[in-house]
Amino acid sequence: MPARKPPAAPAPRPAAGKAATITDIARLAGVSKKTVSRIINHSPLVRKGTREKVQALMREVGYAPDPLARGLAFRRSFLIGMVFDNPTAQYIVDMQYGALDALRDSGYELVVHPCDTRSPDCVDSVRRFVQQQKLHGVILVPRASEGQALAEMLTAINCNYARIVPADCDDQAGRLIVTHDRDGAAEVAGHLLALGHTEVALVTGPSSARSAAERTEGFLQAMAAGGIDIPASRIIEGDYSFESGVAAGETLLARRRPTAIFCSNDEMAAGVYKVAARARMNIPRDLSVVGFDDSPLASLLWPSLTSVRRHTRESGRIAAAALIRAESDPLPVASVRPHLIVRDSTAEPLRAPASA
Amino acid sequence: MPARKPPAAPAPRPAAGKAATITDIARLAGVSKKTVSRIINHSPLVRKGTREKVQALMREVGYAPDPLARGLAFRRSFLIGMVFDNPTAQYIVDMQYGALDALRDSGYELVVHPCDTRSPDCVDSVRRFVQQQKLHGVILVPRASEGQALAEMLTAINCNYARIVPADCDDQAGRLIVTHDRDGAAEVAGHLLALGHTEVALVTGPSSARSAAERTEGFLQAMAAGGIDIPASRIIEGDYSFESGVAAGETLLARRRPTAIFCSNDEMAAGVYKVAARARMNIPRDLSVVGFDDSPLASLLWPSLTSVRRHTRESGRIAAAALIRAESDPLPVASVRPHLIVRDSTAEPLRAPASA
DNA sequence: CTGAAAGCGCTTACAG
DNA sequence: CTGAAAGCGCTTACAG
Repeated sequence: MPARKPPAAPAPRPAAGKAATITDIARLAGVSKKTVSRIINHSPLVRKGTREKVQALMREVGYAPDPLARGLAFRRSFLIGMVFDNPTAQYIVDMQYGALDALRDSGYELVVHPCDTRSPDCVDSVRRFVQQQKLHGVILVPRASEGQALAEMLTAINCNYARIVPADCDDQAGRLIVTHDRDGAAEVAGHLLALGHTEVALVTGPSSARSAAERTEGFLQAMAAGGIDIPASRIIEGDYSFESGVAAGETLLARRRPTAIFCSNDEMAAGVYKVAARARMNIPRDLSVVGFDDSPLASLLWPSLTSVRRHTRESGRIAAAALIRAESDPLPVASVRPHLIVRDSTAEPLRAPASA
Repeated sequence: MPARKPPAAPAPRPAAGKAATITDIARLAGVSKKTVSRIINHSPLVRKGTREKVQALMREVGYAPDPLARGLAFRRSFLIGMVFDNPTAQYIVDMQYGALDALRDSGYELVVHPCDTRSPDCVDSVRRFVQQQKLHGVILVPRASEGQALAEMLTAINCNYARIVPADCDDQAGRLIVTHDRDGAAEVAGHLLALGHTEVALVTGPSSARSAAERTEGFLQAMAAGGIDIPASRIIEGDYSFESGVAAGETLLARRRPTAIFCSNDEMAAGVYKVAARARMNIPRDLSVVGFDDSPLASLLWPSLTSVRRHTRESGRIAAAALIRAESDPLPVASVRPHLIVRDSTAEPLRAPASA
């Protein structure tokens, strides 16, 4: 190499205001852009000494590759989309925090995309979102994860995705994070059986929701296994809303009263609380109530609500981690199991069982 | 132009699988890429006929410009960041929905970024986020919007931002969306005065939060204007948590009891509810309670809670809209005013005033 | 009003 | 293990 003039300034660093680019790093390190690129992308085809020298330089300069330029060259962005369909606020936020746990310092960012699954152009809307932004991957949150339409569309356009689902389902293309809602409901049944309840009622979620079906089946089967068959008159379909909990509570408490009511989510349990309060019933003495979600509400109600905790943040973390790991990763399905949190809304029944 | 071979296929459309690019559109329309670019960017320097022809073609082909390529060329992405610091879940979600309302079909997307304002590297973390992603703009949500550190950093790196703030503050560089928490608290005072309450207590938020200070001042000033000076013993500082509401309720109801308690958010009001229930007090007969936020909780509690509605979604919408509009827009500050929702937790005091 | 050239900061495909 | 050339899909700066 021909001798250069001794530099007056301490080497040609990138200009003050502007961020360093791969060209700056290459020049400063005395290697080609391609070598720097290999290091950015963790290619093994770089000598150790070269790698370490360049990495030290990148750290010193505070270099970070431009995701826009990388995305353009890769034909794929560094964005993970989260698609959800209006569940409760706490659930969405927990899921976001979980995904962000996995994405932190990874160079990926989380883009949120609510949608209305019932709307006919939901699939088209998500497709446009994914294709236009060239998303790296998509997390499908219940209830957007239910039904196969979105998953099939994502498969068709070759987009990675992870689905949080209440129960295992058929999916050849995406990752599944199964939350086993059925097990949580069965645990509720076990708790009520252990307390000695025989006069038990159930407020379900909307039959269109897979989670609702799972909770219903898990609960009824476990009760039946414990020798209690719940009559149809004590099974009321709600829609996960507070109001539907109120309505169900009014119906159930107007008849021969059960000693315990399992509500398929906390909001509906709050509705039952309201009816019980108006009827001057004491929870848990006159009535045991159980919810599902372990939302903040569960601790805020009085008495505090026995409920099923879902580990939502953990589900979100696993989903996001699966999307940013190597595609050849060998874990198509993960399990996150719920568990019962016993609080003050459940106790032994006061009244003797009506039969026997 | 020299004669071309008659095309066997109906013109050289972009290949089946791949999305059309600006080059395809230019070729198909018989104009230069630059002209298409002008149309994408709404430049007036295009003849109307040309514009309409090209727009029709873009629609027909389903062309949408690649945000990665545009971002690289513009040195700025089409992403709006939302920075928040752990307020309640419903508040975050409402804010996100609001921002998304404004961003829908705009080509911009929303990237969420929680941060811990108390952490010393919060500012650095947000700076890295903004610079690495070359964000188009940032929405600062309370409490991340309080304090000048983040705003000053964003100004320094020349990043557009909009701040949702509880009260007007000094800010030369960003947009302000002022929620006037003070007015909401004053309205609560007016409501309690109108009902005839004179024995009134206040549970404040943490003194470090601007929203808490605003609500406290608004409430105390309006009560004073109505002739009621609240003694210091009836002003308890909470931290917006349920537990702090319980603690405040226990303190307040152990002394000479007030006939009304204004809690600076709904969660703390739920804490007071719990204490009242344990003490077998009837709300609102024995005690009126008012919250702030009008969260879903307000409707779920029994009796339903009188509270202040904040129009959070609207705030988020205005903030996002301000960021994607022309920079020369003449509206540095917008106002979103809260208003009181009267429900079942407030009534006239039962007892005669202690003093005449 | 319109366009040809160069460039944004990376990566792929190829060559050594 | 390393690099020079071409390209990803746009825009800027310049010229007409």
